[in-house]
Amino acid sequence: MSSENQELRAVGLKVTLPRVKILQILENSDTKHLSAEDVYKALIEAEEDVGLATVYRVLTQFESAGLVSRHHFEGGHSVFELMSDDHHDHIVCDSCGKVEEFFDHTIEQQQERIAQKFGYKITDHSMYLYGICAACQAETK
Amino acid sequence: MSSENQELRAVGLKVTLPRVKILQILENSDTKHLSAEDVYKALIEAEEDVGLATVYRVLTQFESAGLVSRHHFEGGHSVFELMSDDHHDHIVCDSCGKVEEFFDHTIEQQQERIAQKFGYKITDHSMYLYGICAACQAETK
DNA sequence: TTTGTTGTTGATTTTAATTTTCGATAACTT
DNA sequence: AAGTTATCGAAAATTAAAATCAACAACAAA
Repeated sequence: MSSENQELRAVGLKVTLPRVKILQILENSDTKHLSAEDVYKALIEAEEDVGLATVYRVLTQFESAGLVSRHHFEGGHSVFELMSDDHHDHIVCDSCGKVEEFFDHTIEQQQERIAQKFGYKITDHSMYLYGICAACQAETK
Repeated sequence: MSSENQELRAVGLKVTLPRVKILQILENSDTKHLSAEDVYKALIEAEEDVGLATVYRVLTQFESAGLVSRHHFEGGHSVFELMSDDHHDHIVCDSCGKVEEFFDHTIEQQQERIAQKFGYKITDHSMYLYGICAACQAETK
């Protein structure tokens, strides 16, 4: 039995072809952040006959199940990323759209302190740095 | 001449009734973050006959002009906030939706360091902490 | 202050992302 | 294998936001 099957069962989702395929796409993609459209295109390419509505449905189910997390980058629409236990933040290139990830202990600690100061019990946080990456800086020279 | 008029001229926007009214609404609102719909509702209440399309247009113009900044809180759609020269980040209550602001020097510094490490030239950043505020924590007890 | 030019407006249409609906179908149970 | 129930795909519906366009208002010049 494939590992995808187990993962789906583990979170209480029935094992269906669309769900398995979408999970595989997320796992095998080299870009970590995929929009619903991206996933749909990947399905088309793989000659899998899965409707766009199903993609949206399944991604939302995956989110509720804690398999993926949904991000709203600047500009609005959702991108999805496989959940992993290693938390990280994002740095995005305004020019080419590249997204890199980082983890910074100092920042994490500081966030905790701030939350305490305000009396909040933190459930989540997001941090995005926007800028021009080295490659794009070189280009415009 | 009203201060709104001056502000508009200062950023090179022609002084018109919709723009003045919308600016006033942003300035006088007790919630700092307003969606286009929020602004529109406020206009209706003030019996100002301004179309929704104009609200979107004006808010976008205000953004380009640097009068307001646009945020994409979790859940998608845009909210606008009057620009002020004091930069700050946000802490949002998942339960009641309250938004508070903070500025933390350590975090700002650290972001700069991270950007350097990745070779990015930072243009902007956003940071959101999500959690349950003190009041809401008390309620569920 | 009238007039002319140009930018702005409101109503409506359009777009794009996402969600819902619903009959057909596939997954798990017995 | 058969029944129950969730899931699916296609298409329609919804939503936020942007674009269109003729009527109109702001500012400048006469």
